[in-house]
Amino acid sequence: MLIKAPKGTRDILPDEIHRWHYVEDKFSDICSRFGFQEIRIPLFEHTELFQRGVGDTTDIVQKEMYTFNDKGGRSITLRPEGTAGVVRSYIENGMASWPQPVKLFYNITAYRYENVQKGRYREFHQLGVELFGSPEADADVEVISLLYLFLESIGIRELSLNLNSIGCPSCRADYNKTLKAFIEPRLNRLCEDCIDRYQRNPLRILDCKEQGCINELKDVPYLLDYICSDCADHFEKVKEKLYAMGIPFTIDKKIVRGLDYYTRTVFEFVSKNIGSQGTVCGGGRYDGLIESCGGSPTPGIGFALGIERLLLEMDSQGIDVPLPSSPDIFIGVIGYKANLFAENLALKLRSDGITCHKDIMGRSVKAQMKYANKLNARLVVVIGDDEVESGKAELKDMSSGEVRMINIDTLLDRLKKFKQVNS
RNA sequence: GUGGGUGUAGCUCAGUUGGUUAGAGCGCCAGAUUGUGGCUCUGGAGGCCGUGGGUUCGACUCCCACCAUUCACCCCA
Repeated sequence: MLIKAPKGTRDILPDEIHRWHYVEDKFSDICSRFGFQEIRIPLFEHTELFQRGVGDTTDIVQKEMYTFNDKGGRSITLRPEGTAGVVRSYIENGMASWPQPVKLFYNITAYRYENVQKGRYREFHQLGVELFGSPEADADVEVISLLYLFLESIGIRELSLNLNSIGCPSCRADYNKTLKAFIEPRLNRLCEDCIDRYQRNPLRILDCKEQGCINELKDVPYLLDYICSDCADHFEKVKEKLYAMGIPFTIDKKIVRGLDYYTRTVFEFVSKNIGSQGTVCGGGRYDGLIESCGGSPTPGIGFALGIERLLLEMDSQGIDVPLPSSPDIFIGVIGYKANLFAENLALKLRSDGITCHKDIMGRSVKAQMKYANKLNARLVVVIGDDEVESGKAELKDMSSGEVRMINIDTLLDRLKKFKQVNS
């Protein structure tokens, strides 16, 4: 085989697709219960959207985007995340004049040019929600509780919700000064990356993993301790409400999030079991984003959840997903005339909602039975000339091996009853 | 972009100090008296031993490069 799937992409094969459907269906179901509606957005957008939306200083924009010029000379980029596209759609479709708040969810692929490792691919899948129009802590709580209920409903345990507030632009500007003043005397002892961050985005120095930097920053002032009273109030409310709802969380003052658009509440669901890429879900408030993308000032909050990572976590917790149901019946065939008859019969059954397989390989009866067994068919009927002639056939229950003679006319009714009893 | 591990059948892996037609299990296909599965047995298909170069009389085996894959750094879902 010469052509393989590109690095960082992979096929989701039939034997695991039910796990994906399970997660996606649950998510869509929970979102609907919260009054969120699905939106589908383009796979690619104008590059500028992500530059402005995600932020010029982020790694995503600086080195991870799949960007190309189309034949009309436009710079196009494969979406590296979902929020920017949804925000663009919000503005472009005038959702500001819809009944507020606007609550959307999505199920998308996203693309980032990074080196692959466990839980990280170049094409990956995200489930996410965005809630526009409400600056209230209630909105934060609604989004977080949606996430919580979703994870709970698929059986996730022991996943910790980490919470932080990174304030608004004004308190962040103040804090940046404090932070820089603290770091400046230690700057030459920090790693190269941090020295670079010091200029571009000093906040990010906080989550540096270098042991040397961690030591130097032991007594660093945290943004959470410096946010303005409005932001602090807001955060207090969020915590209070989560507490009152019995949703467990821990405060992690180091969460800063790698995307520029976040303000105030930021949160992550992190796992220790799935390798070093443990962030299963990340999100937060982005009150300045719509405006910076050209809309009128509108608060927003959302999260994105990596499906691959969620599935890894489900594996590690031993959560099993219901298997897809087996075929109701396999129709075996002997001879040309019987085959025609069986094809008609199969079509009739299928049009009535029966899951039906029929031999299309021209195999021996024995081989057909083996195949029916591998398919895990629940019932088998074999049609030959005798059966066409008499209108009667043997119906075999594959789990018990029991056989009974039936009129073929009654097959549909029997199958319907059998399904009711056995489902 | 950087560092480590690994590349032999569809999958999981053996392969002796370099030596003739490269193996196993699972899976796939066919058969075990003529129209009935699971167990068992028999047979079959399927490998440029990741690619290219080098050392050697001789390379799956040793050396180099490249590619792929995987884990990790960075960053993120």
